[in-house]
Amino acid sequence: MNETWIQDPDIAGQLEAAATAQERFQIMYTVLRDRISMLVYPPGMQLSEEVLAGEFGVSRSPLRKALQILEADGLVLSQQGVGTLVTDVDLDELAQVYQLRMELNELTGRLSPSRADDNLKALFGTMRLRAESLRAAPDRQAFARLNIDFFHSFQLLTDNQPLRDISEKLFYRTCRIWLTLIPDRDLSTEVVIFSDEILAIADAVAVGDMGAAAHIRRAHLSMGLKRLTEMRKAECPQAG
Amino acid sequence: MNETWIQDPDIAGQLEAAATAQERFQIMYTVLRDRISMLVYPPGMQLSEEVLAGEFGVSRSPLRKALQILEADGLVLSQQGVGTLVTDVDLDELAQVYQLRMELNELTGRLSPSRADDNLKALFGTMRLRAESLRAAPDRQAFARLNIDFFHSFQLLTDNQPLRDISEKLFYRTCRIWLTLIPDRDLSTEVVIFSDEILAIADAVAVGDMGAAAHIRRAHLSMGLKRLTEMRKAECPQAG
DNA sequence: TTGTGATTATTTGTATACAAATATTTTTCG
DNA sequence: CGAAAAATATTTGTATACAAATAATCACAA
Repeated sequence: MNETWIQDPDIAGQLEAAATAQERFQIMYTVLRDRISMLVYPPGMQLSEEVLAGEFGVSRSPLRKALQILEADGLVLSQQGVGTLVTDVDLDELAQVYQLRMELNELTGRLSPSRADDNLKALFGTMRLRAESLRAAPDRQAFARLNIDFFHSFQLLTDNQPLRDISEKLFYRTCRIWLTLIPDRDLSTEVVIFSDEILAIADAVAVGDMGAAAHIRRAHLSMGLKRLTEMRKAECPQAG
Repeated sequence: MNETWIQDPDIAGQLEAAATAQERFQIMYTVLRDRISMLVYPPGMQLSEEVLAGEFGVSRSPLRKALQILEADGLVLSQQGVGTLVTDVDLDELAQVYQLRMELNELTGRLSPSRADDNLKALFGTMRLRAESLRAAPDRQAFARLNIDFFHSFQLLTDNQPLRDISEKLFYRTCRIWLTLIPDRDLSTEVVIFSDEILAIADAVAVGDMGAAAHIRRAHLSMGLKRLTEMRKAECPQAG
């Protein structure tokens, strides 16, 4: 687990600097969720409370709160005497989540769409640059990172807070499936598809058409699910 | 807090009988959520960890897990040195949640609708009877209880589990608003409206038309939000 | 009387020791 | 040697003491 210290040099320092318990919780929760999503902790991996508490410079008590919320999110599963294991994403769950996300994304364009102010347009401009950069040099980690960051940008297209909260839970529940399933030989193909999606949505946001952005996103989610299903079949043909 | 012991004579016994930690958590979480929803713990009330742990016959540690999940659900708010307070439902949040629930209920009829088997029809038959019974003798507690139970019955109309999970979180986030806002003089009116909704939806389920059931539900949610908004205005006219 | 500062009490947050459950290893017996 | 059983180790769950933050109280002076 030493690599993670190198990637994130000083979580313990951040935690010490945090003023309130809520801030400390937020840091630990976010860091752990990010590591799970980026496959630093791949599905099936055991997360030791003692080791994590040691790395974060806290006792097991506050760390356990973060793990318990992650368990409620469906990202880990704790069992007495066994351990806390990162969950796997099965195909049925994936399909149901994606079906729901498709519908929710349509709502993003319809329910309380946010105004396309300059900040928002600038943000999507940055996304566009990152997409082009990734396209020029495909990379698994950068792909996953952009996937997460673009999701959060997209979230800003609605002002309906419950919708944002729910969309976020659903997104993190399955987003690591891409890193899990994409074979190296298909990476550049997927990067091209994804960057095209970002460019198209950035165009829609640039002209202030949130509904169009949402429909583009929905279409890509639909096609993405289809491709993921194919990848899964290719990986273990017996699973039907 | 002695009244609650009388209502639920032996939570401690149930907890002792539970085999696993997960079962114990589920019991505590469900009991607390139900008490908040039924206004046994009204908004603003302080929940003492020590008192609750004493009532449940456990230490603060496992109790805190239940409270922490309830905090993630938005039903309570814990603050060091202050206490754990039951949250209030404000009007903006209510409107956003209801908007979202309206759309989700439409999905209930469209996404993986469940088959109308005999068990389901029997369940909605029971709901019909309870609605008629409530109509004959309007009562606040019975109204709130039927509201909760009917919600759970309605959940069975879809097989999409993530949709169920999300709908449940949203429902419990605001359902106590009815008990909070309905003045006694309007109770019988609301009971009639609600029982009409149940009868109509039960009819739709009886003929196996889940889509129709969902649309009826959606329409009633929309009208319900409108009435709640009026009640709120009537209660504190200055709030605009 | 009133306001202000100090003190005390109350409550959640954290650390830690121990219990309970499971997994692993070792032993024992056929 | 193999299998079953016992012992050991590991890990999360629980209880509890203490720390930190806030609220409430009290004393005292203007």
